[in-house]
Parts: sequence; structure tokens; C-alpha cells
Amino acid sequence: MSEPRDTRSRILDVAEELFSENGVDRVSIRDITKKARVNLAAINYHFGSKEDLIAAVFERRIVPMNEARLAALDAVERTSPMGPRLEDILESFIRPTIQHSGTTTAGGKAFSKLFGRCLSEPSPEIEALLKRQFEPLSERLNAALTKALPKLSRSDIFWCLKFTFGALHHWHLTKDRFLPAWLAKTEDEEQIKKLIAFSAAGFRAT
Amino acid sequence: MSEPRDTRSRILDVAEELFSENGVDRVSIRDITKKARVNLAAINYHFGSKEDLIAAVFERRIVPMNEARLAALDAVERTSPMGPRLEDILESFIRPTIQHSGTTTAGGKAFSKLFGRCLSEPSPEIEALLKRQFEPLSERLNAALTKALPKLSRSDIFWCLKFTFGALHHWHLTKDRFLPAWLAKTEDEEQIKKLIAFSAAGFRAT
DNA sequence: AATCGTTTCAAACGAACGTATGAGCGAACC
DNA sequence: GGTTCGCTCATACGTTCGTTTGAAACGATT
Repeated sequence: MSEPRDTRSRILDVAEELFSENGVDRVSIRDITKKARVNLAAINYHFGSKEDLIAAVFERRIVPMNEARLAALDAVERTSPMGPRLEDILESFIRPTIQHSGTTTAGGKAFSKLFGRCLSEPSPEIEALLKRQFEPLSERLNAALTKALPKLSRSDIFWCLKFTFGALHHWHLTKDRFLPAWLAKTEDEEQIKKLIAFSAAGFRAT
Repeated sequence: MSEPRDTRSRILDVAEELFSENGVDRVSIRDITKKARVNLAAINYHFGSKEDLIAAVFERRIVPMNEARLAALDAVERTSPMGPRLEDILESFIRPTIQHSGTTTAGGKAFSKLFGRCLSEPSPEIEALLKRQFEPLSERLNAALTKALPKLSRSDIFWCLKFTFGALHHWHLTKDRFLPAWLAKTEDEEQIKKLIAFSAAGFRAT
């Protein structure tokens, strides 16, 4: 293991892990710098403020993740010019979340939880970041889904997409919490397939 | 309007509103006591600590809400002894959330957001409260759903229920945020009907 | 060897936090 | 009418927070 990379990256990694575990407000700058073994002032030097660090932590994962979503959507739209299947659209939206979850924690995926947490972050800066990041994606998805489901109204598609968003986020946030003892261990891969099938059926039922 | 009821209730109402708007960690005891126009020491006097106040705020809504859910489940199981329909089970779980959302904010429903926020609260005390409150409900729901969907495994039911949970929570949390300009205004009633249909189809598709 | 921009360091700052204290108050009770 | 009890009050305590500062260390360039 040892100390990987430079100060800036070490801060990002540790911050991501601690934020995802405890929430951004319950993690102090001193917690981060101590665990990352860097000086207390390093965060303000490299990022400006704690708020900016939080934004950087989110941004590092969300930007490439949403780029991957858009690329996946491009791909399925290219291969089926008549409009892709509903399941393929949903998959282009769901699958990238497990590929961009990060692996900073030994064994665990830190951003998985952080990602689930970010939507309930009340910080105005994060909210602005989310809006900026998700709006273009949401537009594209709505357009593709409108084509795939011509019988549904824009509103119906919007709300169904929100339900899917919610199921996905909640799954990320709690997939290793609140689990009953009898539950069989399952792979992420299997579960996102279930989620895609679940959501697709939900869309079609509306 | 004027000042309703006693100090304790005023604190609970204001705390619920501020917590739901800003998250428990970004609301100070001074914010609450100032807005409620009570003395700074009142919270520690009446509740013991801030953490205990948070628990009281959650508990005030969650306990009767989950009681209502169990009662609704009882009711549908009583009226159809062969096992209730899937939609009725889901409704007994979903509908009480909009009836127990509270109306403390003028016009808005404060707990609606707080309720959506509570699952991502990292506080161990809240997590324990949630576990205690949701476990019996989850057991009952799993049992009822197993009966209604004999083809599904316990695991499948568990995960589909999690998806439904997530959709419901996310809807509560963001039903008045991140909305596009073109979106038509819809009633809660209509939307929970959509959610029930959406989830029911999702369950059946698995 | 001297200079310069960059990064790290220990130390301190003021503000805000949750909590504790002890006096003060009014109504209820003996 | 004095005492008790539940509650409110202003004020203070100690801690922790995010941030700032100015000097020291470093590496690259001249």
C-alpha cells in the first residue's frame, strides 16, 4: 500500500472515504489531514476551502460518470437508429454508476455511498453542481425515452425516471446496510440487471 | 397563526422544519431556539441533548407512520384472507407516507423532505432508530409479498422492496427540486398511484 | 551559488458550536 | 403564606471548527 501519489490526491482519496462513511458535515478538515498525513493547511492551500474540496470530491467521480452515461447513450442510439430499446436506455444510465464508484477504501467502494448521499446533501454549492451536471443528462434521457415510449407523456417519463433514479441511489446507499441475516450475497452485476428489468417494467406499466 | 402550543412542541415543529430544509448538521441549537422564540437552554432542558432532539423529531413522525402502515397491511390482509393483491400491499406501505408528512411549514410539508433525508443520515443513533422502526415492518411486508408473489425468492422480494423504498424516498426528497420548467404540476395523490403501478410492474417483471 | 516559485510546516485566530449553571419566576399545594 | 416544583432566563464554559499567517524547506532554473 504505502503512501500513494501526491498531497492533493491523498486528500481527495481520504476525503472521499471519510465523507462517504460519515457525511461531509461530520468530517472535519482535521480528520482528513490527519488520516492523509498531510499538514492541516494543505486543504486550504490546494482547494481553497472545505466547500471547494467537497465539490472537487464529488466532481471527480460525477463528471466522468455522467460522461460515460452520455457516451453509452450515444452508443446505443448509434447502433439502433430507429431508437434504442427501453432497457438499453436504462442500462446506459444505470450501469456507469457501478463502474465509476471508485475503489479507494480497501475492499469497499467509497463513492458508492457518497454517490448515494450526494443527492440529499443540502449544501447549495453541491445542489448547483448536481443541477449543472445532471440537467444535460436528464434532457438526453427524456428525449430518448420519449422516442422509445411514444405513448407516455413527458411528465410521466420524468416521474418514472425519478423513481428509477431513486431506486438506483437508494440501492447504492444501502446495499450493504439494513440487510437481514438470511439474505444471500449477490453481485452488483446481478442487481443492476434486476434494477433495469424492474424499472423497464415500471415505465411500461404507466 | 400566533404562537401555538407549548415550548416543547414549538421546538419540535421548528426543528422539523429547519432539519428538513437544511439537514440536521447544518442547523444549530441556536437557530432552532431563535426561530422558535424560546430560550437557548430549552432544548437541553426538554430533550437532554441535540442528538435526543433529532431522535424525537424523527420518532414523532416515523412511529405513527409505520403504525399506520402496519394497520393498513392488517386491513388489506383481513379483507382478503387468500392474500391481498400486490398493489394493495404496496399501497399500504406507500400511502401512509404522504398522510404523515406533517404540515408545520406554512403551505409545505416539512417532514416530507426530512423523511427523505433520514435514510442518508449517518448518525449512528438515527441509524439504530431506523433499524428498530423498520425491521418489523420489513418483515411483515416481506411475508405478505412472498404470499402474493410465490414465484419470487425472498431475495428478489427484498431487493425489489428496496427499489420501491428508494423510489419513494427519492420522490419525497426531490419532488419539489430539480424540476424542469415545462413540467406540469401534479398532485401527490396522482403520483403515489403512479409509483404503486410502477413498483407493482417492477415486482411482477422479476 | 544565488534566485525564484511552489509546497509544507507549526502555530494561532476568531467564530460558532453544544452544553452547563444558577438565579428568577409563577402556579400549585400543604 | 411559606414552600415546592416545573419551567425560563441570561450568561458563561470549554471545545472544535474552518481559515490564516509567515517562516522554512524544496526543486528547478539561471
